[in-house]
Amino acid sequence: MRTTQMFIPTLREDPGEAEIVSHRLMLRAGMIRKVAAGIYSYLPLGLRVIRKVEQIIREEMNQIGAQEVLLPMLSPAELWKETERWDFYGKELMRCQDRHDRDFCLGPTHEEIVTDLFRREVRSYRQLPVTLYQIQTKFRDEIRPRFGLMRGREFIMKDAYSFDQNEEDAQKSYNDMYQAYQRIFTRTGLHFRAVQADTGLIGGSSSHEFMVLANIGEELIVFDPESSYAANVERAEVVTSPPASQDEPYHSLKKVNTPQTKTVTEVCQLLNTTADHLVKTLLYTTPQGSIIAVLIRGDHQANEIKIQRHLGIHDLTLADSDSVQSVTGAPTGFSGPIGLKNVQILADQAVQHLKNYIVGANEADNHYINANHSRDFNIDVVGDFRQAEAGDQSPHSQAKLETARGIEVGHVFMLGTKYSEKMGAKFLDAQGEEHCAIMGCYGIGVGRAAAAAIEQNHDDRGIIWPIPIAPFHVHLLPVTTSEQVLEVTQTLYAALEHANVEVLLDDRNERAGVKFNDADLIGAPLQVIIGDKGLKQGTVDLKERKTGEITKVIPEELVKHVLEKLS
RNA sequence: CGGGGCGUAGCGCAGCCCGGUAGCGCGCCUGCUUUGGGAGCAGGAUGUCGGAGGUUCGAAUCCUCUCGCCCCGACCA
Repeated sequence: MRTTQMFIPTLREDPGEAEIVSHRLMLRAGMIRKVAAGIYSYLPLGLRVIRKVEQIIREEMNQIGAQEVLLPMLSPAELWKETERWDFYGKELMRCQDRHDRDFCLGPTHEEIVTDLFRREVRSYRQLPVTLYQIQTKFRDEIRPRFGLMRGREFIMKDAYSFDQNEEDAQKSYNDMYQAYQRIFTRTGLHFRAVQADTGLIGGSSSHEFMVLANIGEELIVFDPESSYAANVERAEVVTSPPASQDEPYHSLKKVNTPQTKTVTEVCQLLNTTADHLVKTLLYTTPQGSIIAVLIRGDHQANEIKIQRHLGIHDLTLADSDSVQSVTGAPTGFSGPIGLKNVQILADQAVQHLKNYIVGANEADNHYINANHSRDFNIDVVGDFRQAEAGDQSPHSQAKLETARGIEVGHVFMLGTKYSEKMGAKFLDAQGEEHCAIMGCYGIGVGRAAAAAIEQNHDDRGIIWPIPIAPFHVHLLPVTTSEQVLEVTQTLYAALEHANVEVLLDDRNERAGVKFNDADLIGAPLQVIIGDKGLKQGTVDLKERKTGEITKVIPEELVKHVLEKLS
């Protein structure tokens, strides 16, 4: 392609709206433009990268026997009501109506559609297994879209769905997909890590996320430096070590005056103790309007996802101050489990091992010291309700867990029969008995993967594309305008195209500096600089974007050198 | 939804506090020169100052409302 014939509006300056590297560079390199918050147009250069990523995904999906389909973006409310996700998905679902006022939504994911397709067409175990995938625009009305393609309201996603006749086959489908994902992200040149994950709104039993490690990542993961264990903190299990000594006698409960102490830190300061001797009582409102209490050790953070999973609900919110006042009779900051009526009490497992701890007294400006469960109040449920953190004991070795930030570029779920049961997706086995298909679902954020690649591959001059997803392999830069330069440029351009190298020729009437800067910004892995200076010696410069290393080659051998470097 | 910030030429910004005929840099157009890391000279075009209402002789500037965008948080495959 020639630059003068391609729409590549590069920007000299950083757009004010972009905060993170990938967003900034995509805008500056003329790959994308914003239409509204979280909604972008893909320009020719950006689309080329997207197509490269898609192609890698297609090849690996086809390789494991998945078949490409294209499902509608617009889907009728009825299907979503069958699975109850019409209500459950909440505000994130982009809803609309047709001229007859029938409800529709723009698909945020396609379990309903694909399961409906399956139940209409598949009758026999002989038709299994089947895995379908598509690459398509998805819609999610995110509460806060941000960072360009990283979190959009409209974005391109590859989603796949597997249907199997038994657990064993389903596990194989899941594993095949897991392996395919490993190959896909390796081929796209990403440094990533597969971690255990929460199943969220999609639901299901087991799940892994593929995380690209990057500091701007929105996900926090914990990993064990000495084993392969890694998990999203949303999900990471916490193991409690048994208490060092059980001998400490129970002291008697005592109310102490603690004025002006709203936080754990303030209470500890006043009572001259540390946060691990305090138990905070968090009050939550359930979607049904009832209040539950969760007891967490003072130095720990509650993990609302774990609590929600235990309760089997989705919309858990911290109780507002009015609710706290009416349930405890005290302002926020003084809630405690003792004397709470008609409130289910959940306790993190760490609390179970504590003795003689501090809790709020449900009375303004007062706490209890030497509180003990079973004696002073009853815990209804003990469980793992806190957030894992760096320094926690690894569940799989003697090591301490460490944390890192990641960008979620892929997610695989074992769904089981969650959707096939609700929607009646059944088949007959060899004995003529009816079973629900066992499903898996698998997603990849295409644009997000491209953005993640930039986060991991750039310098202060611009993007440094990994070869497999580069929009062009070679950027041809004639830097002077002599006839000889133009002639050699034409010859090399034709020769590279003939060799199926994807080449961008900067044929603009610009000065060398402008061309160099744009080439570095756009980030093709190789640059070929053709100028009178070099041609006097009979050579052109072959420059690697990544290292800056320049090889002087004679024009006749350029194609050979390029092919070597690209292989 | 809570907190913070921002909407002025295609892009980046100044002007606003203290009201008086809208500016700078880059880009864009024309011509000449120049051409190995964002050229020089000369000439030129470009604005409902996000929108609506109000105060005022007069509003980019002050007041009210509203829309949009960005960041933090809550939230989220």
